[in-house]
Amino acid sequence: MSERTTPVPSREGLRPSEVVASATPPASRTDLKRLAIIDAATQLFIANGYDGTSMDEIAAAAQVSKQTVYKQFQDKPSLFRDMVLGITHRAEGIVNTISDHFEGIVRAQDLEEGLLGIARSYAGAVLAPQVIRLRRLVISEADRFPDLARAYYLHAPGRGLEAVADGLRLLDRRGLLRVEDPPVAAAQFSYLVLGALIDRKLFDPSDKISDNEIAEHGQGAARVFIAAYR
Amino acid sequence: MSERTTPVPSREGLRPSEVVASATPPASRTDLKRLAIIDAATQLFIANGYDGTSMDEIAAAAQVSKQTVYKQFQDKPSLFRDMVLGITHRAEGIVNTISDHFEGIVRAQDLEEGLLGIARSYAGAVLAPQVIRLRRLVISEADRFPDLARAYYLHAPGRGLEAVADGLRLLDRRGLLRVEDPPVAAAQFSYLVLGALIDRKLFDPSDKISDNEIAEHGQGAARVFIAAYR
Amino acid sequence: MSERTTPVPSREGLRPSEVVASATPPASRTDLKRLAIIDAATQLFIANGYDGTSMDEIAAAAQVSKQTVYKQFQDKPSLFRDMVLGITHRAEGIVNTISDHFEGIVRAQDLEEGLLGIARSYAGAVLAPQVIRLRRLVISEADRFPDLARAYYLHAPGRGLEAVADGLRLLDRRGLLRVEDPPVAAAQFSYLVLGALIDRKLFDPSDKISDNEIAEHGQGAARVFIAAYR
Amino acid sequence: MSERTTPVPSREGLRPSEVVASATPPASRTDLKRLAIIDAATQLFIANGYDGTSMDEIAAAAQVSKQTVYKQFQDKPSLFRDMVLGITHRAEGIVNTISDHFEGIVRAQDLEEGLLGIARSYAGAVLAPQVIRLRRLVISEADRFPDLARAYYLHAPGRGLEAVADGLRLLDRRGLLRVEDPPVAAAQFSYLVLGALIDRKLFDPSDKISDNEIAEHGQGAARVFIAAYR
DNA sequence: CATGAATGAGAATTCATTCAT
DNA sequence: TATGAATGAATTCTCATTCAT
Repeated sequence: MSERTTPVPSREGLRPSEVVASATPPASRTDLKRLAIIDAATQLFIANGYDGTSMDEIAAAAQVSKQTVYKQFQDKPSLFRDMVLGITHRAEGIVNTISDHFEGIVRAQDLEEGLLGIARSYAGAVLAPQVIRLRRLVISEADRFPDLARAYYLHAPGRGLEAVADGLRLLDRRGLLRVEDPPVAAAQFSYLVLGALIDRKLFDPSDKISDNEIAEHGQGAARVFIAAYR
Repeated sequence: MSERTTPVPSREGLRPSEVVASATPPASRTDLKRLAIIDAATQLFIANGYDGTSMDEIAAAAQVSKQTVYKQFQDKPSLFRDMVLGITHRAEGIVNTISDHFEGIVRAQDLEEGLLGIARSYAGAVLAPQVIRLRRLVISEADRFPDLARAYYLHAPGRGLEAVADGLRLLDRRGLLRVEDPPVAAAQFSYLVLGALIDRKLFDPSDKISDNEIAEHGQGAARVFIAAYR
Repeated sequence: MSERTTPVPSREGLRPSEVVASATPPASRTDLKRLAIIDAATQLFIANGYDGTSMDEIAAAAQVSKQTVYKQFQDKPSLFRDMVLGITHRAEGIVNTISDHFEGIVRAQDLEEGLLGIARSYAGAVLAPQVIRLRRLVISEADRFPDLARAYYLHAPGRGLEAVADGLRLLDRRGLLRVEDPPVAAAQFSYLVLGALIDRKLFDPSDKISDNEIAEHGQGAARVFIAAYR
Repeated sequence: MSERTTPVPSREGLRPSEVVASATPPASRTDLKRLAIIDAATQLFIANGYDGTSMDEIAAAAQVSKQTVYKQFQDKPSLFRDMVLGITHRAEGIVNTISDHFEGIVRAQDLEEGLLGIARSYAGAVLAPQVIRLRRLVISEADRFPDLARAYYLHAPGRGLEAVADGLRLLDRRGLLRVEDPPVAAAQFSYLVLGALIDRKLFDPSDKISDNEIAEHGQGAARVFIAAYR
């Protein structure tokens, strides 16, 4: 087995600002305030939900006056939207990780071990507390913000599924698996690995899922999947 | 193929009161009011969420004074809890349907067709609009009502998983499949069938999933599952 | 000259509630509160304008909780609308007075004196402080409440003009005047009498117009009108 | 009939700045900003009323910082006052037009036609949308700015009445009419022509008054007036 | 001198819950 | 026992005006 068979996701905690900040070299005073607001909003919305978070709290947490919040963001829905989309658009970390994994499989030719590695990274990224909370938040507000929920679904779970489908296509081409419909197979693999665990954490915020459990789930999923797709 | 290979789920719409009413033989005036309140609360909470529903609205919808609501239920959380638990405890419909299905498999000896039938019934029950809305509601309030979310998880998805596990145990005993760890296999089967679809409806309330799609998902799931468990 | 040549308008001060109250014999507690709110709203809106009056002030002035206000009236615009329409629909006082006057003219056969009497009553009614303030209020909010302004225009100035037109028709039939187009002539007479005075009071709330001035205006108007219409 | 019997009013749209600008020969940068502010304030106040216009909006519309606004004008009332008075002092257009008309009558010796021409010009000027809106605005704020309302009344309607009175005096001297009290007769003529129409537009901003209607009103007014004053 | 932020308050509206009647 | 009113606070948003930079 070569090195780099199990790369780790680059970031999971979703500390929001730094990334954006690093993308705007000058970072004027106004921009800094904007970031502080988005930061505060991120933490509060994710922790307390949409209705559970007041604009007053956000302004206080950002150490900014309420007026400044309203100058930067038209209203509460806008702020919420901007915050969710901001995070969502940076959810590409796992995608690269997954791609790397599949390339590792091709190099190392160890299918079961490789799929298990993918399962581990995948689960680690998706089950991270903040990520689950964000998922729950977006689901909670799917009625009020349907566009947002759709955008999130496409960018976050969607991109992951695409990455897996791409990987399976690769394995199919290399003769390691026989996958006729990669998107379908990708969904099967993903939910085999994650379905039960996501649900558990969605319903029970305090449920700590051990690495061991993740590994077992991954192993089971990998075996089933390999059995089905040679 | 014998009759009763594809039994239908007995109820999906979750019309709340009648069931409870049938459980209380006398049904005094007070009880009727209580039912009316629970009924109204069910519809409103599921439609508009916890914060989106006011006690005023519930009282009005139940054609009852607010004081009556507060006489029957200590406060808003209590009412919410009672309502969710009330529905949850009656989610057994699918369980019986699933059991029937597995017995049908044993009789008909047609594994793929049988598992497909289970997938259909299962999906029909779980993806019913009201059921998905309830799931979203419970997930949304998992932070505020952790006990409730746990109870729901155990009674609704949990009972379904148990029923599948029992069924798989039966198939294993009859030699139709080789299932070493029925609970794990049940989860794998369930999320293979439902995972992607639940997520889609969770994120997009307007997403109408056709019977065709359900059938395809079920077929794929059945094949993968059979391949893995012989 | 007979008696009853110069009847006085029955009411000008527009004390709002009593009238309505007298129309609702039972007057439940709720109704009384509603009246108190309308009363307070009438005075405050007329005194301070729409934006200048807060719902808090209205509730306080009505000795009622804010909730009660919002239970009786959907929102501030509704309350404003109800109050204006309520007053408007009771502006019929002048109409009867004017009709009586015209009948008096027919009986007394003194045209100039009769028209002067009409002018006096008319001016007295229209220039009453509260009436002018209401007119100013409705004009001020004509952009925000166009329907209301139209309704007011039709019911208040409109009904007055109709009454005058009817009276002129009568005089024409009796051969006292030759009026081919009564509505046009009515408008001419009305604005001859009132135009300048209304404008003065509209622009200068403190302008006290003496009975003498009104009489002079009326006399001038009557003479011009008689000269034009024989 | 000679030329110049029906001169047109020189300006109705009240495009604010240019005029003022032309009155300040140097036009420093500061002056230009002041003009931009007055311009913006004029449009916004007239469109949205006093309370409906915020200093923020004015600064934004004038492309100036809020501090600049406050450097040029003490506060919102001051700005409002300056703006209204600025416009008011330039309302002389109609005055000259009216004078010209009366001179035309003397030349052409056609009284009815001449008075009709005056009525047309007069109505055209006074009923112009912006003029009516300004009138409504000033009336609306008569309680808050009584001095302003008085000043406006003296300069705008007042100057018009004076011009008419002067004209009638001229006609009296030339023996075309017998007018004993020119101010009174001027008011009678003016409100005969304009009263009903102003009221209509005051109450219904959307009411479009056709040239035809204006002409009819003018004709009726001219006939009544001539009949009364020979 | 001019920009963005801050202040401090006030508006409309809604809510859960508790008194009186 | 049940109804309408009251309470008292919270929330979103806006405003006029004034500091700092």
